[in-house]
Amino acid sequence: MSLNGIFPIDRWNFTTHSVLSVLSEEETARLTRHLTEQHLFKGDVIFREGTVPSGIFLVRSGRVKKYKVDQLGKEQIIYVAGPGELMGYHPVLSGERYADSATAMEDTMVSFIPKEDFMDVLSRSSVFALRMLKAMSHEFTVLTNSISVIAQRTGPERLAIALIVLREKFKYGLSDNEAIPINISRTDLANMAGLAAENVIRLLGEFKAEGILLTEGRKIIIRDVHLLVKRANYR
Amino acid sequence: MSLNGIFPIDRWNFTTHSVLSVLSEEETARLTRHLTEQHLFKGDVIFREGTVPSGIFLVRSGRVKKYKVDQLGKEQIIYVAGPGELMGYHPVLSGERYADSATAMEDTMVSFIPKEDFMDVLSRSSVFALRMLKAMSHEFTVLTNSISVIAQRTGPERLAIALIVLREKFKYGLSDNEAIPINISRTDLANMAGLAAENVIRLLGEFKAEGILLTEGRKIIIRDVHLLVKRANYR
DNA sequence: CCCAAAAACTGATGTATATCAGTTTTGATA
DNA sequence: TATCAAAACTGATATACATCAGTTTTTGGG
Repeated sequence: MSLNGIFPIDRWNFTTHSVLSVLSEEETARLTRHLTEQHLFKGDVIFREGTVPSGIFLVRSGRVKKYKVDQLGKEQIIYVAGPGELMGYHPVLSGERYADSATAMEDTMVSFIPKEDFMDVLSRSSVFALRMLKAMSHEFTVLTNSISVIAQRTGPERLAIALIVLREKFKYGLSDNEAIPINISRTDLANMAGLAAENVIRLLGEFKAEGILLTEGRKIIIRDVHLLVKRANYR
Repeated sequence: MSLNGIFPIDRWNFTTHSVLSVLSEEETARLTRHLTEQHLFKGDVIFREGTVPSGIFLVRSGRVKKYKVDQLGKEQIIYVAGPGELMGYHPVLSGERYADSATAMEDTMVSFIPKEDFMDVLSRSSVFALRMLKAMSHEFTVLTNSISVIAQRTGPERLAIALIVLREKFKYGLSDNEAIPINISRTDLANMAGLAAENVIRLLGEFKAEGILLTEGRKIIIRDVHLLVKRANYR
């Protein structure tokens, strides 16, 4: 069963995970010349919509939400980034301001690379530029899928899809047969699925009754991925 | 009043409009070596979701809708491309299949460039690659905005925003003080705003009564852009 | 210029999901 | 380990928008 192309799930070989692997030692040295590490606590803002970028971020550990805030202060989560993913390079490349904000969903480590070093290596290595184009094109597929999910799926389907995506994001570092605890607030889940938090809670109750998942306090553990995919109405 | 960043409107200097201008004469020759022209009639499909791309398209004249179809056959229009815009290069760059379909909304001329020539010039010219990265990054801003529009705005707001975007797309080739007739079916408009066609019709009636627009048969002409922007709830 | 088919339009009704107003549970902190 | 504020949860009600079942208008081919 291939979920790729249907659900906005990333595969290693397409994403920003592996973009840095095409660099030579010299190029890597150039890129990481002024690299700094940052430890972020849950809720810390990494960048904010409308501000000017000064560099790019590489997630080392933890999970980061990317979102836009509407007039009433409600967040729409656009993407969840995990370990190995590059963040915040779009506005550096286009010379625009951040189109969205990024906040740590849990304790998180990120590396910061000044935009000058990023652009320097990018203009020296056409292999790196092509690799970035590939990664961005794949991200496009993911975003395009997100649009059709938000516009065309029902509430329960969107929640099921959000849980499938989150399960992948929280898989990192766990052995294959280990349970994957999805550690997310009901509000964040609601802002990801485009639902009211109250309805997310009601639907999680239904999913639990159907044997799809179980909850341990705020943590969600998927018991039956097949049933969940069915709930997402995937054919 | 700057709509950019709020509404998914393209500006010439960011989009694929001008990407080809960075090429040298020799590079342009390489790119257009096997270029072919195609005349398309209203309703003709240019590429279809799930198929393998063999090249990229440059819109010469007309308007093209990019959309995804759900299980019930309903279209969600993701983007409308006009003259000067490059199309269908994402799956060429990522090595994936088309994530969406493209259909001519009116009589349209497109140029086709085989993927081999596109990739050849891309790997030879790092300036071109950087220019493509810039254009794609901007497209990202546009798509990100689309997501928040679809998820966070009300029906009337989404319709107003769709009309603002369409007005820009249909501006091409007209003098500044000329009226811009938006030639689009109510169904396409509904699929763009994520509404039922019946409600689009009702809302267009309201907008007409408010003096925002007038209709000539199927054509829509915006009378007061300021009122329309207000209806879109832009501060 | 006519004609049939498609698109535009209208009003009545249905429903998914938000909102509101609470109570209960959880987990961080002291 | 006791505390309490925040988060999770529950039920009642409201509403935006879709759906359905028509009628009228438009449009493009013959």
